[in-house]
Amino acid sequence: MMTLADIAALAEVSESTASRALRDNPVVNIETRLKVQQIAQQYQFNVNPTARSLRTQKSYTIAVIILFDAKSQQAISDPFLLEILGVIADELTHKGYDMLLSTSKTKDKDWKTYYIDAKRADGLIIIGQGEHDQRIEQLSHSKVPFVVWGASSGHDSFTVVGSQNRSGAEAAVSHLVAQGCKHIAFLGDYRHNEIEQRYLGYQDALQKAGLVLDPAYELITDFTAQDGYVKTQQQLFPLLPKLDGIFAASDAIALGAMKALQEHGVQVPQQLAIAGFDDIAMSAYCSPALTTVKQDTINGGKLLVSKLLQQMDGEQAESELLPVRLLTRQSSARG
Amino acid sequence: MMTLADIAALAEVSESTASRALRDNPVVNIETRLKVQQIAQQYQFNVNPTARSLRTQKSYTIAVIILFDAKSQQAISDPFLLEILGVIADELTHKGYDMLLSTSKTKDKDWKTYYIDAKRADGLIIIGQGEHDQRIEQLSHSKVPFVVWGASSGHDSFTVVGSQNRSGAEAAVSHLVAQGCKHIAFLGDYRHNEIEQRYLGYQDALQKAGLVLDPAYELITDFTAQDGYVKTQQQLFPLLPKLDGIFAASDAIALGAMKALQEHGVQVPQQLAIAGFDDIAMSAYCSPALTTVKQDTINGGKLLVSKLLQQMDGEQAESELLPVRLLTRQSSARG
DNA sequence: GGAACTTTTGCAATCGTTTGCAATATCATT
DNA sequence: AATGATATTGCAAACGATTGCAAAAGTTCC
Repeated sequence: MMTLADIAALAEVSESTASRALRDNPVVNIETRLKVQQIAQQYQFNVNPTARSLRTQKSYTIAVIILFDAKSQQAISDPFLLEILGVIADELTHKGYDMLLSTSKTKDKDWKTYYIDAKRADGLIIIGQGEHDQRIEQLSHSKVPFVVWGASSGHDSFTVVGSQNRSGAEAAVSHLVAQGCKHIAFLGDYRHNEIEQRYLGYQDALQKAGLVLDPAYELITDFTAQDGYVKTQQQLFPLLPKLDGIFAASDAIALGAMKALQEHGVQVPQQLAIAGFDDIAMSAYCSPALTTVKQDTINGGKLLVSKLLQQMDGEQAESELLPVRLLTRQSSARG
Repeated sequence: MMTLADIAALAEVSESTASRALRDNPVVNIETRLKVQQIAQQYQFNVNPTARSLRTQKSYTIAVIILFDAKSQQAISDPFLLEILGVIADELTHKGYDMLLSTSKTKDKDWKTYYIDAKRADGLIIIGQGEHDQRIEQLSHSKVPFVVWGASSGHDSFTVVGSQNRSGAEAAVSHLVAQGCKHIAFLGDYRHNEIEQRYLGYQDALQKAGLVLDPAYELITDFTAQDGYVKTQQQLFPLLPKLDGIFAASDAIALGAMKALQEHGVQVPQQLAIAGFDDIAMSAYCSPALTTVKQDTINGGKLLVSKLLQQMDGEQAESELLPVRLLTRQSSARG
């Protein structure tokens, strides 16, 4: 392995000059600069990032922390997460940063100590805000650069990027109403930040339509198809005579519910219309295809990265919620 | 931030002794050791990993590289990948390693140079072998510690961990045969290592059953539900009078195919039975539920990590293929 | 030709550890 | 009390870069 000293020797300059030349520091003579760069190229030399980190106190690495749902421990299995993770990875690579991935179980290292103080990372991206996490709140009191994917409270003490969950949900439910649904159930766990917003959007739509909000129609449901299936059987079947619509907080839940209904002989969408949220890959390929709300993962990932880098440059970064898109498919097509 | 020097001063020993004490080196007096450790604890001191890396030339980091399918660029969206990624993350954390994640587009940095030579990582885990990748072959000629998830050729020049794709596929197809299917199509792209094995298993089963192998029944299909849908419409519909079974190389493909068939009025499983591969989350919750083959992601992830660490300890690590499990559900339940 | 700048360069310190080797302390033996 | 082991410690040199500051070289101007 070559070191900077070797390159310097070959170029017949000091290490300092070689170092500056490689960083294209204009203080060194242009010819010298080119010569050093040429030699570095020729010998395929790259500066040792560890040594560089030690000296500059920067790691050129970002830690991405995926929060697990406390009990169910799923989360990384959520296809939506994967998409955005891929985008983030690309963006970071593109900006010259490495990405350290951590799937955080509940009890866990102290992020600031482990990543920032130890110089393992220069900033943090946290995904899956879940139930209000006091670790995030705590981070915001330090000067650690970090961004969170999730729901914005409107006056967060930190930078949040997420989807317009509330208006997206409202659009979906209004669509169900427009299809003639009058008794629409909500499936999801509103103790989860983002789901809470979807729940509020659900209420918004019902209110605008002048429909009653019946607590019996609100089922706390985990993120899984399995729970959508079970809760539907247990708590929705009795309501079936009147029930004519379901808005599920995620596609997985919606598909689980749909399965239960179909087994029970309910016609979807004729007898009951369904809409979900996320547009997972399968949504278009189940029968009937699922009406859903699609999040903008691409811009989401890009924004997370750019806002984080902004913070690392000492600037302020505002929270931002991205528009979503309602995809109407057969599961809600009545009449 | 405290440094080792501070701790040493507090404990009234030299830095060398403090360093050894923290690493529990028996050469230092037990009392001194405890004293230093106690002080370090008290002040929440952690050694700076960058400095340590620089000195020891080890990073305590493993790079996980996810290979993208050249054209379709999906891969990280594959739910199966996410599962195993989660397991790997946990295992590495547990062993005290950090995980650098890279989603590799085709043209890309040279892994050895970027990760190993630059000391960004001590070893590599490569997922998604895909079409035969000469970069992997090339790696095996260096002394870089690495493991690959995928298909074993039986005499690889590197360590592979994967599923028993061939026998798994054979089991699935034999099951279809046992259900009375006589004309079974294969959907998948056998230019992909693992799929090739599934394809061979498909052939094994047909041969054992004394059925003919008809090339017209073999459809090169991408990994997506979409392509399963399209290829089925285009190329399977004409064969429908005789066709009575489909083995898809992935659940996504199977679900796409099933959708096309249902729209076309084909009864599944009565008229045509379907089996897939992977057991993605949706497979149990579509209608009819999909018969499939489940891979052992947990042991897969654990093995990848342990075999990699073995190599890093200078030992040899054999390739290993894990047993899979056939899950029979309604999509193949005939009579 | 020398003063006063402006460019370019290199010296040497620094980032925070680890570790080979030598030095010192401790202890048993004769 | 001197000798030889053995158990503990610390010195100082790495590891491979970056950077403040001063020195050297090159210009300009009178």
